[in-house]
Amino acid sequence: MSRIRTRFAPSPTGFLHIGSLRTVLFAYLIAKSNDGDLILRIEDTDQSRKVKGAKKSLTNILDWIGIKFDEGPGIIRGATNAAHANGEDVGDFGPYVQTERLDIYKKYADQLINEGKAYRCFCTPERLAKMREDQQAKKLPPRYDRRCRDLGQNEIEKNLKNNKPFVIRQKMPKTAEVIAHDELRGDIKFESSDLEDHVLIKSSGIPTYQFANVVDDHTMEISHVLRGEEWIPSFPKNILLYKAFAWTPPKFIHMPLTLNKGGGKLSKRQGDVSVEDYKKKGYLPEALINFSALSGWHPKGDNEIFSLSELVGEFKIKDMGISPSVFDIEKLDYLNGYYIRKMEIEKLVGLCMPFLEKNLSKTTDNRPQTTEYIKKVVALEQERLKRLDEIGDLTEFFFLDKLDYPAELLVWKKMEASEVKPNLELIIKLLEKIPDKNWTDDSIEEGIISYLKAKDLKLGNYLWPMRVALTGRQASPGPFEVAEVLGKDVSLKRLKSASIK
RNA sequence: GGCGCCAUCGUCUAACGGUUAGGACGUCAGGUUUUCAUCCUGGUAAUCGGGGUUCGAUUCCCCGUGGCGUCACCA
Repeated sequence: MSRIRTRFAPSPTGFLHIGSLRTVLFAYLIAKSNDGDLILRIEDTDQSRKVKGAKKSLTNILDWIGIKFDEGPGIIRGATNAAHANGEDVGDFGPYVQTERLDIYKKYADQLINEGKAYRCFCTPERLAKMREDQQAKKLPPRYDRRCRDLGQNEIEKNLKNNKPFVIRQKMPKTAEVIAHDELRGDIKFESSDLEDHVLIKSSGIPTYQFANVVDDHTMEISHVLRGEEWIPSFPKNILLYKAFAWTPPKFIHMPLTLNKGGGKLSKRQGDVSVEDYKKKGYLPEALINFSALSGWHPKGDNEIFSLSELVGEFKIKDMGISPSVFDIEKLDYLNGYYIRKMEIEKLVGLCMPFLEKNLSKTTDNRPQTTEYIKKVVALEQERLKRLDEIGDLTEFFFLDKLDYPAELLVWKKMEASEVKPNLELIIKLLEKIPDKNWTDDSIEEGIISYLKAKDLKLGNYLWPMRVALTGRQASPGPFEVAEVLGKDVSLKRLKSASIK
């Protein structure tokens, strides 16, 4: 069996679409589960969509995700991906940027012209536009009328001499059944009469996606082409091109689309579609990868938690699905929370720091600025975090000089408002008895609970007001652990100011 | 509209043609000596419709319906 080589071929639009993430992931998994290679190729044939710095931001985000390429362009200077760190192409099949391969496309296009399988078309865009309009008015499918398909040699020479701009179009068979084979979906049949003599090379000399893609995949010896199902309509054109060149096509896998909640295509305007957006919100690469894998692939057993390397071991093409799936943000949140809970506290603190900045400016006290304090704070909220960006609001009360909350919040369930004051005073008394050096979660709990139990008092009547006085919140970590982190002085201060109200 | 892809709980999905149609997320209920969260237990909920083929269809075939994609010198 020849070597498995897959590729990821994005256009440099400046961000990585969440749907594309799944495509790279699967390309990576197919390659790596077969000891093969993953190639990065930049498809920048659309000049109008080109975004400056796009290639770099693309590689950066892929690095962050943890997907490494075996081959690709060297524009990635500065990226942490070691293979590209020196800024040179990696691999023997370069260049890996399409606009740097123009002479290659020209050579192959000329070959098709010489063999009578493609032709120059001198029709102006205006004529084409008008033709389409007329066809649509007559309710006919808009299709190039092949006016230049059989131009005489003389006329061609004349046009060329006059420097008339032209595109190169492929000659489609007039009538033939085209069978395109998808690894997951089986044979898909098309009628060549439904196909247009599509453009291979634009008048600018730049190839279309359809042409560049086929030439590149073949010359780069790609074994498996992974792409979205939106490409199925042009699948027969690709196959016909491989036929025209007498090349063996690679294996094709069309991935099902990812839809939004409403069932439509995931698009930029209706929310977050770029991986960068998810990163900003505090989603972890582990969660994004696990989630993406689960959409379109299913493991053998019941376990659904997989790291990237576990996926490599587990992945099989035949376990991929073909029906479109709705992007379920709640499951992503669950997975993200899961990975946050499993994370080492030191690492979590590091990731949370950017989201904590605004809290640090809310205190005049220096103590809460220490890494030791921040670590304790984050640890208390770890099990509550679904996204990193929630850490700011969740922990705000740890940094405030003065809490601001409605006094009624101190009253628990059906306890009388008048009980709050004496109950808090009792708590204060108990806390004051605890020596500074014993100010820990456990001994605070011991000191309070044992007393309350001995007197047969209702825990909630004391612990709720205590917790609210310390946090000012309806929901928070427990009162003892909060008290420990806050420290004796701050805790007592908060309890006293609450009891005064 | 032409062409094409797809169709199992609300969502992601599993099920050699034979299962009480399984799991996960969500949701609901209970428990985990105070809230929230975590964790545990339990419940809820699905094979689009109609024809075939078969002793037997979620599964195979056809038709319908629905959803989606695509019809450029964009990818």
